[in-house]
Amino acid sequence: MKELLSKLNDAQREAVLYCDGPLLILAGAGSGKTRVLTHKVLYLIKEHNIDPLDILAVTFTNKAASEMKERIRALINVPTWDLWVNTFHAACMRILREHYETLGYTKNFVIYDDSDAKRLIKQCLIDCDIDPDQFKPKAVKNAIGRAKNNLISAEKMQSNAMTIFDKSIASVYVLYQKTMQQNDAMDFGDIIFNAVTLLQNHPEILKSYHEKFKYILVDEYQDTNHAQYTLLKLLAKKRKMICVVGDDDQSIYKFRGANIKNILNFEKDYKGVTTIKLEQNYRSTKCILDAAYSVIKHNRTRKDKKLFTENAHGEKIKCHNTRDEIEEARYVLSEIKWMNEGGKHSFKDVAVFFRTNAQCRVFEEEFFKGGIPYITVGGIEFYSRAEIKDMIAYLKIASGSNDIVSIKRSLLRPRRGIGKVTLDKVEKVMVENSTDLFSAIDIICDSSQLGAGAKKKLKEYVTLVETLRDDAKTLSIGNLVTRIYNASGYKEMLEKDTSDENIDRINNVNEFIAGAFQFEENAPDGDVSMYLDFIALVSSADKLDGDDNKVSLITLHKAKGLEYPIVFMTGMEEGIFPHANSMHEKEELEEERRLCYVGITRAKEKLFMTHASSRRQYNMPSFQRPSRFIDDIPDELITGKSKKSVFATASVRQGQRSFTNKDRDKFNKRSFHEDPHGQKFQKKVVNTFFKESPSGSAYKVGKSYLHPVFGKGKVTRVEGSTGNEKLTLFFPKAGEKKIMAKYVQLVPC
DNA sequence: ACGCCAGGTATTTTT
DNA sequence: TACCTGGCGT
Repeated sequence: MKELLSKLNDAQREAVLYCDGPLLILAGAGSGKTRVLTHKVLYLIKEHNIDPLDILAVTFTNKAASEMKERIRALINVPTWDLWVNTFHAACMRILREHYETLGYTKNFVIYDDSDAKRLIKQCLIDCDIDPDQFKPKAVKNAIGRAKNNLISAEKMQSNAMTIFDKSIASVYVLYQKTMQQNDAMDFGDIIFNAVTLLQNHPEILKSYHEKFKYILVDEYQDTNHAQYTLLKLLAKKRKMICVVGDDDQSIYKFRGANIKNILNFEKDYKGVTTIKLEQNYRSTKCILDAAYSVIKHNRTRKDKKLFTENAHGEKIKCHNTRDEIEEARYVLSEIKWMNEGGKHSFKDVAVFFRTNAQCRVFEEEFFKGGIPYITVGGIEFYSRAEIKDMIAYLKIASGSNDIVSIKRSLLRPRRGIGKVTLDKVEKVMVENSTDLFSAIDIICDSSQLGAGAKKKLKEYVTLVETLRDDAKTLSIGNLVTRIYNASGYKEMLEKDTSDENIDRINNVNEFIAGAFQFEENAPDGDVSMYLDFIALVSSADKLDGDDNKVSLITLHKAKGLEYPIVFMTGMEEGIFPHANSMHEKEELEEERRLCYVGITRAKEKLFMTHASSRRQYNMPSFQRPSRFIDDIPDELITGKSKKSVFATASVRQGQRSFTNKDRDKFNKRSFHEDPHGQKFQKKVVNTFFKESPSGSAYKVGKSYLHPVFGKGKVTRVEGSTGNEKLTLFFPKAGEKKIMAKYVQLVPC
């Protein structure tokens, strides 16, 4: 322990050692905050004899949580699965799983993701006689989410509503909650809301957690919303053993309800707070740090502070203007290639940041063509693919849930001769008898409302569910998913048609199955509910795999907490960054500026900023001006700042695209989706593939290749476009096989 | 019952 | 450029 402490600077050490009351650590970017947190955990365990399981540590992202767990495990060997080191949502889920019955839920309650929630809200809008075209489901969902973040219940909202608008929203909110409760379901907002409600209304339960949690640590405190703030206040009320870490300059989640006042007022909220500032930056060059300060200093609502570093001044920031977004991507690509070929940096050292997910596309296209391996973080998520959502729906039902969204999904796919008409009838019976769907099926099958054919089909479905529920009691999770895939007819459905899209789907399901088996391994005592929670709460943006040598393409929001030697901040244009929707209100602009600060401070050695003069937006070219954030950086810290932007001549380059976006999509779906444990699926996708495109197919009839499973084989047929080849090979050992070249690493021999 | 196609529309950031 | 929806044809 002593040696460990000696490696910290004075402020860091003080932060680790102080354990006598509430502690606020103001930790600037790159000041070794995670290090302090993990050492503090270790210190509590070693020197204060606290059981590791009695420490609650909450973070915002799974990435941060798993990193912390990993670091704790490196210091002391404890099984990380049981540790209360979690995101807010996961920690609350754990509490709720221990007390579901108190809230009127059953042990089978499920989590709705955003799209489930949106779908249900749309239904509620219709049921409330509100036109979903006037009140957009998404907007209503946001309003409800906001209410939950502020701990406003549906009833409270209804009684507070003054305007017709508010009343409409409130009535939808009431119906939505009622339906959610009926379906035994919670959305993201409910998880926190219900945990707080539970602790507020049940002092004896709160007391049990007071006794349990000897110390509470909170990361990214500046991003807490009111509900999370209240949760912490409740849990810390008795012992006041709470340590929060944050940086007001890095608060970027106001849109999600984060309240920067939580950190600014921490000293008022808790008596006798000790505040420690970590101001030495160990990450970035002096130049980068100064540039970050030159941007952030324009904000009015912040505690003034300036980080310092002992690092070298480093190279100036390189600013570059291009004609359009395609040139921008090509510029980034050429810089990366140049650095890589010089042997100075590997691909994984590099990150490309952008403000919106939509900007990612062009980079993917150009990187794909240019043969630079990349990973995208975010964008279309693995778990939101239809086939995966279908499998999850089956899994929810098998686990015992009567969630109607899942039942409908599984009832309709694969096609089993039951359609909208039959389903409507069943649902009507369900409402009339106020019962669940399975009982409704029983009732309707005893009546004369349906033809014999439809009845038979429904009964078959019920039998399927019963079988799967029995299986769920005996099979392991991986085996259960496999059983579902086979027994539901889903596999048959997918294998019937061999279109490229379907091959993708088959692959995705196989990845999902592999993930389930892996979960089994990681969490030996986990059950199906835990696995479902895990899927719902662990977004794919977990962990960037360090040993994958790929460039990261990532939004600025997701980049928070990460660091890279080389960073490209792209789309530095007015309207993009700062975003057009956030340019006019002062508060929102300040948040954009903080986002910029976050972006700059991710860079360790070298920072690039690019902006295009013209950019296609909504399929229309629009002329762009460089971002005001570039102007904030003084000339001595940046080169290439253009006085005038280079406007594009309207030459069109569409014809040059050698592959369509559809190809790109397919490629991506297959290649770069992570499994639930942070590793990338499909490691098989190899660089040899990149090198071949786009100049003609590498696969020729008559050539021999080594297949990882089938051994040596000879190509008898090549179909499909370059990079998308469908090969027919003859293997002496395995016979003739059709193979999508990109799935498998084929070694010429 | 169910698949397909055309046409309209939406695009910030996420647990 | 995407997705979604609603209408139509099988």
